[in-house]
Amino acid sequence: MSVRSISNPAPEEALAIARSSVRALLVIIGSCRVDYSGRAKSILDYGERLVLVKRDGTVIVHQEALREPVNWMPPGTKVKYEIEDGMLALKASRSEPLEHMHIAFKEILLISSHVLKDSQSIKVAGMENQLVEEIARNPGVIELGLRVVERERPTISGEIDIYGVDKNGIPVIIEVKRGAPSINAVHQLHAYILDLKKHNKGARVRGILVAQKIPEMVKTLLKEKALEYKEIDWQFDLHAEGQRTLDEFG
Amino acid sequence: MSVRSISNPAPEEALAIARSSVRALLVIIGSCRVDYSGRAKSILDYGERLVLVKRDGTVIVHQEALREPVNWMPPGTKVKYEIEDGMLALKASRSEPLEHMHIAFKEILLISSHVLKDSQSIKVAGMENQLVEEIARNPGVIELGLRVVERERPTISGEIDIYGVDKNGIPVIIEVKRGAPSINAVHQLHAYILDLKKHNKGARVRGILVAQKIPEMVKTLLKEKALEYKEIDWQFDLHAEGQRTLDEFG
DNA sequence: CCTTGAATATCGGTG
DNA sequence: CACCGATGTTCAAGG
Repeated sequence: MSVRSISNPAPEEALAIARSSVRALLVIIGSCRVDYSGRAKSILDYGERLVLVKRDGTVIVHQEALREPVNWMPPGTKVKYEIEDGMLALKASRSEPLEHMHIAFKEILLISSHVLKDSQSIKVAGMENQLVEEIARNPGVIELGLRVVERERPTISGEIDIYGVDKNGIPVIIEVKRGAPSINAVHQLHAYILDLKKHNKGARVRGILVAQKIPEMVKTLLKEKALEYKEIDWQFDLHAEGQRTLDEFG
Repeated sequence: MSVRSISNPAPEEALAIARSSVRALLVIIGSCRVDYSGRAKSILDYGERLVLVKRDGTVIVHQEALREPVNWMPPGTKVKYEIEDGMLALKASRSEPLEHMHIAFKEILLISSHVLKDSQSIKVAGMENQLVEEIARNPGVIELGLRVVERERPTISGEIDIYGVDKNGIPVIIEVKRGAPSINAVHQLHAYILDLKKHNKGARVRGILVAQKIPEMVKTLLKEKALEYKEIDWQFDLHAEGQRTLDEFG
């Protein structure tokens, strides 16, 4: 049976549905206690929550607020169901790393199993990678005469988003951040510069931090390290260029 | 009414339940299309998914696999329901940043609303903060003769996990990472060192990166920057010390 | 309000 | 499999 829902089931009824929920999405709403042990260790005493078990073994426990689950097990987890002390118990475990989760349901308000028919995958526009591509296609948005030489150029200190040459032939390293960069982004950029300078025996190398909006503190640190920045409003790219990209998906 | 579930409801029935689901958890399973626009832009064409609306305005859309929702709106979102083209439509919006989500339900398999009674909050042990405390209690796990002077010491570049002095009186900065640190952690540690050196007029300062396992590339960069590292297996602390911590919660 | 950094982060891409 | 970096990261803590 591909769909089955029961309100206020007896533990044995719930067990039957849970065990027959293969390659399906199982939803249980009820009062439960959750114990987790593995990368960390946690205890969540009895209270009413929503528990999801996905067909890939993912287990997710949600409380009544926040986007993040209060407890979970990642994809690839093995899930079993049993009756313990007259209660439905969910036992989830996984190796590498070794971790276990145990959920005991004191009361079940709803249990429901569904085989989901879904062949679609999401299409997203406006992520950093696309912004880097946009700059590579049109370096003029950063600076007149800029030529992009390489993307994701590896160095000992990490990958350089964009490596290019300005109109005077001076190397330019560009670090792109989608949102508001923190001081760390400056350290990152600075490390790239130092690497390249060491490699090029101290030749001049420019560094530009590109982001939508750069906090004042970050600008100060950039100036201190003789680095540059360029604020770009991606709004246009998201709605115009990004729009076109989304249309292409369709 | 605090609990209400209907399988295969008509759009108007679903609308009634959705609109009356105040300060409750609303669960909708069905074929839907999701459009998002805000920090990025996304399209997810029709397919069967689970949609959660929490009492704090959080909206979560789950497909049949993975721990992460395919689409979502954060806490504080305003959610409205309407009938559009004979379909139930969920409209979610939020300002700062401005973003919108639109979900159209072509078919609804299950709709269910629950007011969750949950007064418990989770207790977790084994996180970085506790690892730092463990080192502070027992600095010998890092190095013989090490004395911990300060924790979470602020600098212009951020907070130092542990500031101490070694057996020769030389200042030691310790950066603790729970898992496998990336090159970024080295940049962070290096920045702290530079700050302290500038403050102390170039006096010698040691930097130690402490983690469970340090990747080879990270070790290379550490060596290049004349920084040190110490690998520690937390397993013991997690299962013995962490156990005690959890018992204290109870 | 902003900034900072952890997270049981998760996840995809690359070598 | 290890490693790296983005995420519409989310979230809590501190100034």
